[in-house]
Amino acid sequence: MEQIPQYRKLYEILRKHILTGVYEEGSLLPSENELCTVYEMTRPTVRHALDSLVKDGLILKKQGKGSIVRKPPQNIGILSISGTASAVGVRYLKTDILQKPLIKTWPEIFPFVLSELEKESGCIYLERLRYVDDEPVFYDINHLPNIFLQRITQHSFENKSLFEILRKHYQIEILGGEQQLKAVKPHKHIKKLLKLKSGQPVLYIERKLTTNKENFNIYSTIYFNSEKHTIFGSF
Amino acid sequence: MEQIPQYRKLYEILRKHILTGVYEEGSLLPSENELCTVYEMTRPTVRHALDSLVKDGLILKKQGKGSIVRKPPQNIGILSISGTASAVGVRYLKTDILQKPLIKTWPEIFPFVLSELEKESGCIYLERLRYVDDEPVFYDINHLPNIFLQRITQHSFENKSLFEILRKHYQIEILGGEQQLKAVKPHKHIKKLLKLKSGQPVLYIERKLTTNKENFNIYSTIYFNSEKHTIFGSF
DNA sequence: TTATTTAACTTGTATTTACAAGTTGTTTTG
DNA sequence: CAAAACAACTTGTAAATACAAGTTAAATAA
Repeated sequence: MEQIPQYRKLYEILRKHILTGVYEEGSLLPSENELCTVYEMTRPTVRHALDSLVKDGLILKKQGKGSIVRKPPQNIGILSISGTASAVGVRYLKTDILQKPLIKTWPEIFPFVLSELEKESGCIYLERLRYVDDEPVFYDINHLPNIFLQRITQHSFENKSLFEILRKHYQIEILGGEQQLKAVKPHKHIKKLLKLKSGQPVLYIERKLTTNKENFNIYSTIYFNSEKHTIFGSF
Repeated sequence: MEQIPQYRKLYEILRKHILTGVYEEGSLLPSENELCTVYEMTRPTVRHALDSLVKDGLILKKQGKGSIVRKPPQNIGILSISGTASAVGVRYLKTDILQKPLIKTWPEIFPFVLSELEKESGCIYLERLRYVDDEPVFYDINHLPNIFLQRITQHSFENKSLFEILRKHYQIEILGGEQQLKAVKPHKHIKKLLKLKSGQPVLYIERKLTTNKENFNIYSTIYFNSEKHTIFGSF
C-alpha cells in the first residue's frame, strides 16, 4: 500500500514546525486533545507521534502541564560540533557536495566488515565539505549500500541533511553506531580542503552507523578541523 | 498510590531476564500475545514495555517474526581504547599514579562550570599515566569535588580503577557525561610523557562525568596517543 | 519432486473508552 | 483578605477490539 502511517505524518509535521520555529522554544505544544481534533486522529495515535518527538529530544512532556518545546543542539550525525567561542546554530552551517551520490563498487580496502547483501548491492558514494561561519571544518566521505534507495542520485543534497532525506523519503532511521577516533597529520589534499594552517593536526574518524533497515549501514570517514571547533558528545 | 505501572514491571522483568541470560542473544522473546497471557496484561501494555526495551537496544523487533534479543553494547558512550592491530584486553593495561590524590583548591582557569557546593568543597587532584603493552598511551588529569570522599587520599590507586573505588567504597555510580575532543600538537611535557614521535599529534579530551550523587562530577583532561591505538565509542 | 498457495503465526497501526494523577486558575469559605 | 476547596484543564495508564502487513512452514497443485 506504500501507506505512511498517520502518527508518522503528524510526527513529521510537528518536527518541522518545531525546527522552523513555528513553536518557540519553551512554549507548549497544542494539547493532545487539540491535536486529535485538528488532525483528526485519536489520542493513542497522537501520543505515538509525541513519543517519537520525546525520543528525539524535541519536546519534554510534563503530566498536568503539557508538551514543552525544546531545541536540542543540532547534531551532525550524532556527534555535534561546538564552537570554542560561542554556540554554533544551524544557521551557520553550510554544506557543499564535492561528489554527488554515485553508484559504484565498494573499495578494495575498506575499514569495515560488510555483510554479503551489502557487498552484492554495490555502494553509493558521496563526498561533502561542511562549513561553519563560511570556514570549512568537516570533510566526510560516505559509503552506503545501494539498496532501498531508488532514485537517490536524483536528489539535490545541497544544504540538506543526508539523514533527513533518508528519514523522510526512505523511512531509514539511525539507531546507533560505532566510531574510532584518531589525531593525525593531514595529507596535502585534506589540508587544502580544510584550509589548515601548517602543522595543524586533524581529527580522523571512521564511523559505522546502523539503521532500522537490516543490512543497511552508513559508513563514513571524516576529517575534522579542530582548531576552532571541537567534537562534542554526551552520553 | 506509589503504584508502579504494569508496563514498567514487565520491562524490569524482561530486562533482567535478558541481562542475566535467561533469554540468549539472537533468540526470540515470547510473542506479544504470549506475554499478554503469562503476565495478564493487554497487548498495548506489553507493547509499551517492549518499546522501552527497543529504546535500550535490548531487543530488536521484526514485523512478522518477533522480538530478537540483543546483548547490550558495552561501554555505552564512555570511550574505550581499541588497538589497531588486535583487540586490547584489560590485561595489557597498566596504570602509573603520577600524582596521588591530593586535596587542593580548584584551578583558577577551569574548562567546566562548577556548582556552588563544588566550589566550596575544594577539589581532589589526581594524575595518571596509563600503558598498553608497556607503552604510554593515556595521560589523564582528574579533578573531583572533595565531598563524600572520606579518607580517599589513603587508598592505593596502583592498577585499580578509580571508578571501581568510587563505586565500591563510596557508592558513587557514573550516570553519564559529556566530552569534547580535539586534535592538538602536544606540548613538550606531554610529548615526553607519552614518548611521542616528532610531529605526532595527540587527541585532547575534556570530559565531565555525572554521577548519582548530586553536585559530584568528575572532571578530566586527557591526552591520548593515537598513533597505534584509537579511541573507540559506540552509541 | 518442485513450485505455489494457503493458513497460522508474528508485529504494526488505529479506534474507542475509561479512569488516574498532576497542574492551574477560579470560586467558595473561614 | 487569605486559605481551602473545587473545576477544568493537562498528560499517564490501561482495557477491549479490529484489521493490515510481514514471516514461516505446512498443505496443495503442477
